[in-house]
Amino acid sequence: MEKISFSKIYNIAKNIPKGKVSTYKQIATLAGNPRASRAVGMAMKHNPDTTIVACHRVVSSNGDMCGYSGGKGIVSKIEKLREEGIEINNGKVDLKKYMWDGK
DNA sequence: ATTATGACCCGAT
DNA sequence: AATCGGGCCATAA
Repeated sequence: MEKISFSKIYNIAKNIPKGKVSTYKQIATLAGNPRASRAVGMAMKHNPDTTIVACHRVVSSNGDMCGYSGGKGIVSKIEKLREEGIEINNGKVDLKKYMWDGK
């Protein structure tokens, strides 16, 4: 098993289509290790280019919002998601509708 | 090289 | 349903 790296995570995250969201667990799984969800979050934190990596389209597996160290943090994240056309209910995203297929 | 941390997840209570 | 605790990953210091 080859350990996953940030580059792998960024490569996947930047492939998330507009109007869709992904979860740390989902990305970790696509990266090759479903248990690296934590490392994925760290990668987003160390996100080199928010314009390339749609870190704001990444939420927790239960659809809840978490982290984000931008301007207003979570608030900015929600604003951006809404701009993408994604609905936020009680600070949570409807994964049943917006969960990224992974392709 | 080792320790500690963090934008997590899951099972148990 | 909500809360608590423990476990895993890769990286930063």
